[in-house]
Amino acid sequence: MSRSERLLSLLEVLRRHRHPVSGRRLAEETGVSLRTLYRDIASLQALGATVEGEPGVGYVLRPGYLLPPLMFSPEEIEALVLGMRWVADRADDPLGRAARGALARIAAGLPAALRTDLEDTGLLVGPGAPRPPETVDPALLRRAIRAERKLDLLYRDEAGRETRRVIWPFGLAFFDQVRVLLGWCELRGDFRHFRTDRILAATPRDEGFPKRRAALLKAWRLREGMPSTP
Amino acid sequence: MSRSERLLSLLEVLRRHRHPVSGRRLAEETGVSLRTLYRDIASLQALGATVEGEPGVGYVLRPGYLLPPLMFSPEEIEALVLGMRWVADRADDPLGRAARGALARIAAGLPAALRTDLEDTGLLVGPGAPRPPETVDPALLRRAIRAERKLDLLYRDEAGRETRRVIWPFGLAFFDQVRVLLGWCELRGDFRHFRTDRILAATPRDEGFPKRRAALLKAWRLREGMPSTP
DNA sequence: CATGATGCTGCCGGAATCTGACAGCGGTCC
DNA sequence: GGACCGCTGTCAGATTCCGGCAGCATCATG
Repeated sequence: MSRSERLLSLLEVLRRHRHPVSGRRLAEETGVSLRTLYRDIASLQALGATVEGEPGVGYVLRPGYLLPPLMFSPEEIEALVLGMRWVADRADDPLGRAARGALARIAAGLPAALRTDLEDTGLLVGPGAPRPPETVDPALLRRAIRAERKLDLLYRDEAGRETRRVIWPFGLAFFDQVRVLLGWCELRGDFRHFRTDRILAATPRDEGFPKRRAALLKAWRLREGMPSTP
Repeated sequence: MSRSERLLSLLEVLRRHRHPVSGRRLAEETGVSLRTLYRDIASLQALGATVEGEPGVGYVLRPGYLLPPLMFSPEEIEALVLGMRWVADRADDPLGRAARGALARIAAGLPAALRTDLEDTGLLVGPGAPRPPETVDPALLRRAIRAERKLDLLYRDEAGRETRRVIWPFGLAFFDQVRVLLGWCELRGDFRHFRTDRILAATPRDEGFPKRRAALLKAWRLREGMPSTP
């Protein structure tokens, strides 16, 4: 591996990590000593990369890239196609259409050889188990989450009891058989989750929630002891 | 100017020229001798850049090395993130890493507002049911499919009987709890599918199959009465 | 607050790579 | 056919790179 290849590889590694990554880890991934890694970082910085390092924390690549990203690898194409096929099969229709649209956009930008890879991918999504019917349109829920709008919910729990409540919806979790809306519940003053097949009605308010969705998600994750998303 | 800086500069010069440009011209623009310019071109090619040179004509950078700018709608971003999260969670590690890599590439090319959307998406993938352990590495199976290589399989069926067979693997189907390898079986002279958790061993041959993977997939789909993939 | 983890920089000797000049071969275009 | 062009090998000298070592500073955590 030439030095230039290594620098390029280092840039790609940095792009992939979402959290600070230690110099030692980067040195292992690029196959050099820690001292050389420091030099490589300095070289990337000299090339204009916005790499920042903090003692005790690690390195992070900030926006402001010196080079457009390199083209997808064949395996990355496979991951994209498989993922979009799953979304098209398992999510609501508008989201499924968006998945197809995204894939078409990607295909349009590919060189011929990779476009063939994309069209011919041998990774398929098999049919899932039947899912309980939903009254409320998942697209409406997704829009409320994205826009950070409070929702008026009519919910029927496991025992058949119906309740009305106002929630701050911050996430929609896809399980194999059900979808679950995650929210902060004003009625209970706590985090709650709601199976979408048990939501009888959902009306978005014009009113936004007083906390950012990302912060709620983070707090919920901490509360639930869940790892960070990739 | 370091060599890396010069290579980057050369790549930018190539991107800027719409018509073939001579080595002499490029040498002047980068401040090196013609011999060194030839070496620099070779280095860029070693880095994967699609630079082509013709005697009497000059050099041209073909599309396919760098990812072109891709613009997605917010819903398309959600579809991409959800799909990549699912792949990262449900596929084998190398494919999961590729999903993360693909998403990082897409993120790298987005304007700040859409990048924020991508990082903050409220669509999550919940944990799946436990899956029976697999002896054979799915990545090996994916590679054989992609490369259209015959596989020697040792398979144990539902009743516990072991058989050896040579197959032409053309697909890998992801169900909620199992993965299924699709192939044409030389032993049975017909299409067969194999649960990956029942594959005891799989050895790729150097030998390719006599039919294209895409054609086999199409025929299998017709046979199974399945709709075409998006 | 102490400690471990981390980033950072300089120095050194030896190894590796790079450079320009020169030589020579073959292809394209007008 | 001639001008222009890409391409490759060789060489001596110049330049850069590498890992190990030393030492300093900062951050996060128990």
